[in-house]
Amino acid sequence: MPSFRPFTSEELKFVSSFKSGELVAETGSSILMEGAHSAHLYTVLSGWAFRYKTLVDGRRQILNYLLPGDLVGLQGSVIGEMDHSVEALSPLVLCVFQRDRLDELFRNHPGLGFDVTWLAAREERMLDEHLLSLGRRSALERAAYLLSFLCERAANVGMGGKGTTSLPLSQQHVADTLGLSIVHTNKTLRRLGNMKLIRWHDRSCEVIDVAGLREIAGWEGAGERRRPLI
Amino acid sequence: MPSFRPFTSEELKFVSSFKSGELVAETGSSILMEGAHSAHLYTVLSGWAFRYKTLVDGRRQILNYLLPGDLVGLQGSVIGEMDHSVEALSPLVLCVFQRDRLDELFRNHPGLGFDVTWLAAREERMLDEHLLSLGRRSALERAAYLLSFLCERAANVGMGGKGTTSLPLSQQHVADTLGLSIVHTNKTLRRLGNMKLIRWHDRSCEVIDVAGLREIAGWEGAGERRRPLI
DNA sequence: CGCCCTGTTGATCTTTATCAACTATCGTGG
DNA sequence: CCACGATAGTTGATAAAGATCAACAGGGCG
Repeated sequence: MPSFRPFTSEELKFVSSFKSGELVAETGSSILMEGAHSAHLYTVLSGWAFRYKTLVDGRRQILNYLLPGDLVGLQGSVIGEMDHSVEALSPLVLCVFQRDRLDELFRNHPGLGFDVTWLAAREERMLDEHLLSLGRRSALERAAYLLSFLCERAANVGMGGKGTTSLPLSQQHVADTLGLSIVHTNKTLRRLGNMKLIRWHDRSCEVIDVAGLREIAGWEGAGERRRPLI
Repeated sequence: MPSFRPFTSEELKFVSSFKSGELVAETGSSILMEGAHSAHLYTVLSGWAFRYKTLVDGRRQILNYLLPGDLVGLQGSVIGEMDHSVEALSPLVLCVFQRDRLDELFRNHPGLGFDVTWLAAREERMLDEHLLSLGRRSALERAAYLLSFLCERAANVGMGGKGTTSLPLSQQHVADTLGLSIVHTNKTLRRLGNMKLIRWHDRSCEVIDVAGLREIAGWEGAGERRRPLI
């Protein structure tokens, strides 16, 4: 069952009519907030963002990152209410879909409906791996996993540099993803730096040796090649 | 957009033709293994199970629990390979679907296709909350969250007792879900026991005060009422 | 200039892991 | 019948990982 296939002309026609506009957001701006009803459905056209949840006292957990091609707001569109927030990590361009036509998509374009499910299953896999990381990997392993994971994702959408890749993150983002304090995160990243696997610049991480990171993490990569793009 | 609706007679006819049999499993038996290709697609008819991943050195992380009505093996069916394993927590009955007819489901029964996506989005929500738990809650909060979470899920499928609910888990399962050592898990559960919120029996947890657990966890519950059942 | 944000580092405290020893229960084979 | 090992749970002592506190450096920007 191939996950990536060329769109039929019918599908292309529908997809372009399905779009209702574009949304441009600056670094740090909120795209969607937890609890919002009638959330829109988007895809990322360019840029980086992340999804997160917070506890009442302010502790924040980053759940996953959003890169070009990713759906944003599917939970809200399907279930009716967002239970997480989304924020831009870089200048971001989103394609806005008409949420109330999602049932039309399933009705008239089953291939696209399948693609949406495929994307949801893919998100589930990433969350599974993140859970394994938070639950059972050490701080160093977690950091190595996260950075190699983001590197692979960037490479999959053509955002990897030749040789090294730059990730637009602050150490606070890394800490909130790994479930660590910011101080300990700093010391852990420093260790990776001392091993010549990464170099930290202001609000960005240059990954020098992805294979080295993967080895520390004990992670083989998701090995994703082809995927549907809505 | 209602998430639960009566099936049309067409859908009912398809769903029953879609089934290819039942699978009965004993407590502790493996249903699906990581890496399996051409995995089947199932739903749980009765009993409890859990999904998990392991690192090469054996560290195990439980990702989520499976109760009646849950889909099993969707990732494998949609993407083509399982990346986690599934094991029965109690005597378990599964309904086996014909995986190769999944595209037919999307093509001819868009409402059912939407329901599958709805279930995937729901799984995503649960994983989001688990991530928040592992990343940002303390051991006591995590344990309280897990037990109240399982209690709510049991109640949603009519498996809650009147007053108290019994969860068929060992402390090892709890430890592997919370990302804690078994010794620390034991001490943490003991604290919940001393607060009269739970009572631990042999390989099962009796939840006495769900509201108390939720308060400790700082969790309001998923508040799920209606859902599609395939 | 001064302030805020990001990153850095050392000292100390807390949480959680590890180690070890012990109890109770259950099923199996002698 | 008992001895045996295997599985679950319990508890205290100690070690390690990570959190918290505090102080400081550099850059950007009002």
